[in-house]
Formats: sequence, structure tokens, C-alpha cells
Amino acid sequence: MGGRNFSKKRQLILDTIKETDSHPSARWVYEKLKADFPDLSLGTVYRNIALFKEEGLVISVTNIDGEERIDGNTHEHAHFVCKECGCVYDIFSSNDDNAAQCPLAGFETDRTVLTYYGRCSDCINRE
Amino acid sequence: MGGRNFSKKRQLILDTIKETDSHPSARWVYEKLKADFPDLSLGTVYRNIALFKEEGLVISVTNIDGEERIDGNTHEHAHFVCKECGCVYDIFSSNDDNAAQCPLAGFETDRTVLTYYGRCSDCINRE
DNA sequence: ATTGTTGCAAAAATTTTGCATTATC
DNA sequence: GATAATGCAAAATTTTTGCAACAAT
Repeated sequence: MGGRNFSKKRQLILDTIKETDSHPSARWVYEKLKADFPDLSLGTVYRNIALFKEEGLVISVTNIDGEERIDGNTHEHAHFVCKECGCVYDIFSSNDDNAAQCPLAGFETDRTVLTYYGRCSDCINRE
Repeated sequence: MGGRNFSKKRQLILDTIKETDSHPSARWVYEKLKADFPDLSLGTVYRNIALFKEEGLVISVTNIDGEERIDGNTHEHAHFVCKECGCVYDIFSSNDDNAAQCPLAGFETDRTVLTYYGRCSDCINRE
């Protein structure tokens, strides 16, 4: 019956996503692995990321310049997206008020996404 | 010098966005106007939405199935996105705690985005 | 008249998919 | 050996852009 094979490529893709805090795009993961595994296909990266999202191993964080960016850290936490350099920062706050439920009556909240947009300190200090 | 002509088409596009609470995609705006203005071009809708975003007349809310969804209501408020039907709901909370600043030191926050993902009451009651 | 805006269609760019091949169990 | 995963390339989407025609001031 419908089992699932956890291939080496799949494991590599997941590891790469889990090990970085860069909130990568599919292409970023592909480029990174392509260096060591030249026979990797971009389609495979997309297919696996879709799978990981379904299984909750990975979450979608934001979309920057048309590219979806994902996060291997699925603990609920906020993000800061720099409009200038496109970097995405994690924000782990002590009080997890971002885990709040949607206040609309009769709605089921699966996930709460709190994202700040602005300029990061690196970009501010660069000028 | 670089003035700007506020054409009829531009006004129509902006009005359409401001008048709906459906958090439309560019294509939605295009389809809606196309009925009455058959010589409207999708490129024009995209160009004007890009302009409106720059000028702060419109904000980007989320990305659903690869399509950017925008909001003509630029007052800071939260949203609920239904994973099942793709509807986007506005949430105007009494305490505007979502207008909080990013807690990272030395970062400039322009905008705070709070979005809940889950199933809306319509989809829950439908089954 | 000058400058900005649009329509159209082509081009970019991201993401998905079909199918033969390969890997995993 | 049966089933699942991959590579490759083509296809489907969304979004952007070049340019001649058009509209606004």
C-alpha cells in the first residue's frame, strides 16, 4: 500500500532547508545542492518542497520578488523581511502572543503568521 | 517635469480595488473591468497596481495559488485566509496590537502583517 | 507639442507536469 | 518485481516589458 520512499535526494533537500536560516527559495536550495550533486533537477526540489509543506515539515514564510520563501523551522515565530536586501530574519519572542487564534467566531485557525516589513539594521547602517 | 496623468483607466482600476473587499488579484480586477471596458489590457492592470503599491494606495496582502492578492484598505488590520476556498477576510480588532513594531533593535518597521490561515466558517459548515 | 499611458504581443520568470528511467523497498 | 522518485524538457502560469498608437495636460 501507498508507502513512501525517502530517497537520498529527498533527505538532502530537507537537510539543506533545515540547516539554513536563510529562508530559502526552491532555486536557492537547488543551486546549493547542484554544486555537489550535479544531477539534481529543479523539478525535484519543487516536488519535494510541495511534499514537505503538505506534511508540515516546512512552512511557507513569504513571497519576495515573485519567489516563495520557506522555513524549515516550523515552531511558530515571527519574521522580519527587509525590503531593501530581501533578507528574512527570525524573531523568537518570549511571549508567544503571535500564536493567538483568529478572533472571528466559528473560524478554525491552523497557523498565525506575523511578519514585519521594513529596513534591517545592516541596510540602515550601510549608508 | 515628471508629472503624472491620472487616466480614466487608472481611476477605474483604483476604484475597483477600493470598492471590493475580495482582496483581488490583478486578473480579478481585469476580468471585472473587461466586461464593461473590452479594450482594457492586463498589462495596464499590472502596471497600475505596481504604481499604487509604490504610492501606498494599495498593499499586498498575501499570495494564494501563485497569485498576489492586494487590499485597497491600507489601514493596518489583520486577515484570515481560508485554505479551502481561498477567501480572504478582514479582521478589524479593537486593540490594534498588530500595529506593533518589530522588536529587533536597530530595525525600521514600515508595516506589520498579521495573517491567520485556516478554514473559514462557511467551509466548516458546508460539510 | 510634450509627456505620460495604454494595447498588444512577446518575453521573463516561477512553478508544474508527463513520461521514460532509475532508485528504493 | 512492484512502487515510488527522479531527470529532463515541455507546458502552464503569473508578471514584466518594448514599442507604436493614443490620451492628457
